[in-house]
Amino acid sequence: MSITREKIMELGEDLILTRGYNAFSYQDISSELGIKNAAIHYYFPSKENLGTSIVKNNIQRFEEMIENLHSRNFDEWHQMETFLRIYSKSNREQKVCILGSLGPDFNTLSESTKTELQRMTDISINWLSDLLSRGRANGVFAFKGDPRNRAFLILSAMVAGLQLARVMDKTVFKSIHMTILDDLKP
Amino acid sequence: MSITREKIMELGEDLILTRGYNAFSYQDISSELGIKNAAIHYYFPSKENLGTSIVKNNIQRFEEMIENLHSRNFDEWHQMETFLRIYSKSNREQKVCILGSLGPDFNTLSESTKTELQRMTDISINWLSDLLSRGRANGVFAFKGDPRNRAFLILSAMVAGLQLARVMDKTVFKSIHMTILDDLKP
DNA sequence: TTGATCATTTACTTATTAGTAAGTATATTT
DNA sequence: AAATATACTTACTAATAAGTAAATGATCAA
Repeated sequence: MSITREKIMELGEDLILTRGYNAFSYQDISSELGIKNAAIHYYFPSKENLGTSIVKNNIQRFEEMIENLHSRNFDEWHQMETFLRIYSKSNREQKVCILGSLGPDFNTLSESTKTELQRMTDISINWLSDLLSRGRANGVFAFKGDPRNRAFLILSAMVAGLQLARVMDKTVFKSIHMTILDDLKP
Repeated sequence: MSITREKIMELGEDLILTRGYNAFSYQDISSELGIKNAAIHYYFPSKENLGTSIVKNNIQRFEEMIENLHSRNFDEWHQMETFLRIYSKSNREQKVCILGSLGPDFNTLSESTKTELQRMTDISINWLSDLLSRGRANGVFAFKGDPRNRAFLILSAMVAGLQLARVMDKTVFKSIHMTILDDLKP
């Protein structure tokens, strides 16, 4: 793996999460990394290519995390806290999440980026639904209704919590985080 | 009031809600309306000017709605449903809301647009908090914790519900909508 | 009727964008 | 040692962006 390639992806993701997909350019990356524009095109022929790679990378990281959680067999409450911690970290860094950044720009994305973003969302919702289902069966969580509907609500709260925190202030996210966990307490 | 000015604002808002602030240009508006680029600059000297005007217009419409609800003194449950209906309408039109569109782009907005978006959010949260507070006092709503924290959660659910619906499908929003109301039932 | 104000077009500028083709230096392989 | 692949740079293109100055036509008031 090329270190330059990795730096491009890292900075590209950072720009997506802080300024948005349509507000960053290859220039932003090349000037920051002290390389030329064409060097980025060498690794990522087009911007949609870079976008898709970044989303794929997010999926991989998420899958590694759930794999890790599974192998250590933590209880459901701990797993939920670990999941929410991803968003807490983003909040500390004043970032939104990849879904919250690319979701509003969805209609401007390439087909491949759209597809990967949908995959990322599906995977998150499916994992969360399963966790909620198991957790309620084990008496760790208490909530009304279908686990999948609850997963939609929790994911939405995290996604927009980060956005709201950016517009208002960071404590807004903390309040949402706390409320979500309180609501799940038996 | 100029009809052209109104059409520009309407289409500008539409573009923000479907494609995002940084993905639309004056060209998009002028070609659609059959006018020249410079005609838009006549009414809105800069794009940030147009953006700010659109957010101000959203605030005005929201304030008219709550004024209307107040004068007709509906009960809290009805008022909550009316509030959520704004988002249901956006969902039918495959749009996100103004906060959900401009929130992720916040760092790229002008100071005046940022300020108006913050005002819009404050007004929404304050109104929702009051509604929740009164509703619980009257036995119309039941929920744990501080009404303001609940307001953050509900607003977040709506904002990201629209985004999630765009990425996955429209029914996701409906599910979130239903869950929010179910959770508020005494 | 003249003059002014309003609404718009014409014609442009400057900056930035994604993207490309061809060249170069450095390793690596044969 | 020669050929090849890798990792870039140089130098460009074509398109699009926001924005502006000056001209034009229409409406309206004095």
